[in-house]
This record gives sequence, structure tokens and C-alpha cells, in this order.
Amino acid sequence: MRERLPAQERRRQIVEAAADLFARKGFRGTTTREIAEAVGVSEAMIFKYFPTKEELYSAIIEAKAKTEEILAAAAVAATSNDDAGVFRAVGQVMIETTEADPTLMRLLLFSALEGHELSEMFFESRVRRLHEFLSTYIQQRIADGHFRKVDPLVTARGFVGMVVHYLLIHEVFGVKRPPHSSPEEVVSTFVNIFLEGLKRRGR
Amino acid sequence: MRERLPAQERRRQIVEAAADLFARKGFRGTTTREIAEAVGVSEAMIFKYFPTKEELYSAIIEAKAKTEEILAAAAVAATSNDDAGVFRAVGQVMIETTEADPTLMRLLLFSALEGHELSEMFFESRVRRLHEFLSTYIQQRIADGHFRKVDPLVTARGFVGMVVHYLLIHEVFGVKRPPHSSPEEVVSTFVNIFLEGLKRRGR
DNA sequence: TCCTCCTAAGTAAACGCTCACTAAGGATAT
DNA sequence: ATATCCTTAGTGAGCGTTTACTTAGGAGGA
Repeated sequence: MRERLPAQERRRQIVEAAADLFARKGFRGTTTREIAEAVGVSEAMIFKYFPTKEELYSAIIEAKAKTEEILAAAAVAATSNDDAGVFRAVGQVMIETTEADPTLMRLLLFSALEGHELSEMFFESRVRRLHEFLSTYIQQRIADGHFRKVDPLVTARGFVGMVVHYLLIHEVFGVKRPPHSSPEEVVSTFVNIFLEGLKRRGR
Repeated sequence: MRERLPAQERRRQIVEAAADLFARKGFRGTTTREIAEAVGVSEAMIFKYFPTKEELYSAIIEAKAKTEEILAAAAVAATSNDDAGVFRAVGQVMIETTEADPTLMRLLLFSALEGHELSEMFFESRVRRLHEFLSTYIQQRIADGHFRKVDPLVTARGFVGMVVHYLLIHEVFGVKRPPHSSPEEVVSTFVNIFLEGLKRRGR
């Protein structure tokens, strides 16, 4: 017998190892044997804590869907109508958290592509919130007269799209970052284009 | 015996059915039995035409990577420096082809996530070309003095990102289109923001 | 006749999941 | 103190099924 751990701790280990594997290889691409090996216990332990592989996956998605508040900095900038601050904060935090741990993004994509039942809830809690936050802000700035009249939701999604695509090609498609372009500069480029493009011109 | 077909035709059927299944459920999520059933032949037929499931997958990716020229309209607009025409054509054709058949997009994502060996080549031939086409155009328009100085590649990817994200949330995450917003309007919104954001302002 | 296209009936390995069992440790009774 | 008992965390062997892939041979048209 290797090592006896309290149930809660062992359960946590299983979730952690499984999340990593599911994110890298998908639900169908990951075997319960692999997960057990990664944790360093027998396969039977997996099924002691989770009745099925499917329920282990669901537990992981539910955990990852719990949205630790990512929009704090952006919300602060929003209260003072600091346009650049809002968009920069959103872009920056998306890139920072995803580059620090691509697990979330890959799980999100895998769960949608593989058609997992919780994928919609996952999307709602991680992406829709972003869309709606920016959409609301844009709508308000249009009302203020600082932005041109545009569809706020489509526009918000456009900005998120620029950042997501940047992450997608680097984290999923393996495109190498050129050494001279930092994430900060990239976000700056996006924000500048975006705000210039939204500004209401004199009339 | 159901139906005897010439080898070439049967092979084509297999590729077609398999492409559809692989796009919907991924490589690991699709069984050779399913493919055979979809075609209406026995499983052994799959292995008559393709030595392994893996090689069938590769054949599909190679076929889908053959880039039937998608940039024709945009290239025409580019010769007359019709900025809106170029970006609108690119956005429009991306949305039209993907909505008509989401197979390509899903295969592209699945192959990258599942780590297929041809995924990089697939990405090069389908996405990188787009990035480079727009990047070159932007660079040229900066040289002309019509666009501000920006990183052309980052900027090109930003535009592609807006469109890709639109497709991603609708085709992969199943977000419903609101009835009043057509793809044309969405592309217009993106193009307008983008070109306004890139325009060199008076000095 | 003799290719060509096809199927039925396999195979071994891998899969999710179960079962019978054990070692370790703490509480209690003597 | 120590024997007894129970709970908890664990294992190893293997169940039935599904998987990718194979083999032997049959039917139909030139």
C-alpha cells in the first residue's frame, strides 16, 4: 500500500489529475487507468469517489465553471468611464489566466465539441458573462454619446473574439509568439483599434 | 448483397461519411463500425480502402486542407484598394462557407485539440493563409499612408478573430442568432469598427 | 473463367467498471 | 497493557463489452 490519505485530499488529487488529462486529451481520449496512474492509486479508487467516468467529468466542469471573479479590475475602470482601462483589463486578464493555465480554455472547447451535457452551462458561466459585461458597458457609452451607434452585443463579442482568437492560435494551434510582441502590446493594439473604431466623430 | 459500386466511388462515400462523423464527434469519438454503417457497407470495406482508421483520418484532413480558392473576391477588391471590399469579402466568405458546412471548422478544432499529426499542416493551409493575406494587405495600406502604423499580423489576426469567434459561438457553442441580426450586418459592424480604427487621422 | 467488390465471422487488446479482499489505525472492554 | 472490533483507504484480478483490425470465402459481371 502506497500512502493513505484522507478521503477529501485523495478526491481532490483525482479531480486535479483528471482535469489536466481531460483538458489535454478530451473525455474520450482519456482512460480511467491513466487517471489512476497519474494520481498513483489503483483504478478502483476512481470509482470509489465517482460512480462513473462521466460524473467525474461533470464534477470537474462544475468546479471550473465556478467563476472566480475575473472582472474586478474591469468593473473598477468601468465606474470611471475609463474606456481603455475597461477593455485593456478584460483582454489582459483573459490572456494572463489562460496562459498561466490553458486547462480551462481547452476544457471549454472539448466539452462543447464532444457534446457534453454541461457544456452549455460551462459556456454561460465563463463566456456569456464576459459578453454581457462588455455589451452593457458599450451600450452605456453609446447612451453617453461617446461611442457611435453599434450593436453592443455583436461589438462586445467582436472584441472578445480578437482576444480569444489570439489565445486559440497560441494555446491550441501551437503558433509561436514572435519574441518582440508581448501580450500587453497585442492587447494594446486591439484596444486602440477598437476604441478608435467606436469613437463618435465630431458632427 | 446491397449494391456494388466501383472502388473509387465507394472510397469517396467512405471519406464523405467519415468526415461528417469525425467533425461531429472527433477521431476518438467515432468508431469504424459507425462509419461503415453510415456508408451502408461492412466494416471490412473501410479497411480495404484505408489500412488504418488513422490513415482514413489523414486522407480526410489532406482533402479538406486543399484550399479551394476562397480569397478570389477579396483579392479582386485588394487590387483596387477597396478596403471595405477586402475585409467584407473575407468575413463574408468565412461565414458563408462555414455556415453552409461547419465540418471544416470542427475538424480543424478537433484535430488540433486531439493532437493529430496533420493538424499543423491543416492550420497552415486554412488559417495562416488568411492571416498572411490580410497582413500583407494591411502592410501595404500602411505604406500607402491610408492606415495607421500597427503590427499588420496582429491586426489581421484581430479581424479574423472577430469573425472566427462569431462562428465559434454559433456553430460550436450553439448560441442562437437573434432574428434581427443577419451575418451581413455582423460583418458590416466588424468591418466598420476595424476600418475606422485603422484609418490614419489628419495631422 | 477470373477479377472485383463485398460480407460473415472472427481476433486480441483495451475499455469502463466491479468484486473480494487486506492493511492500518483508533476506540473500547477487559 | 493488550486483545477485540470496526471503519477507512486501499489493491489486484478480472468481468463483460467494445474497439480496431483480419481472414476466408462468396456473388456477380466481363
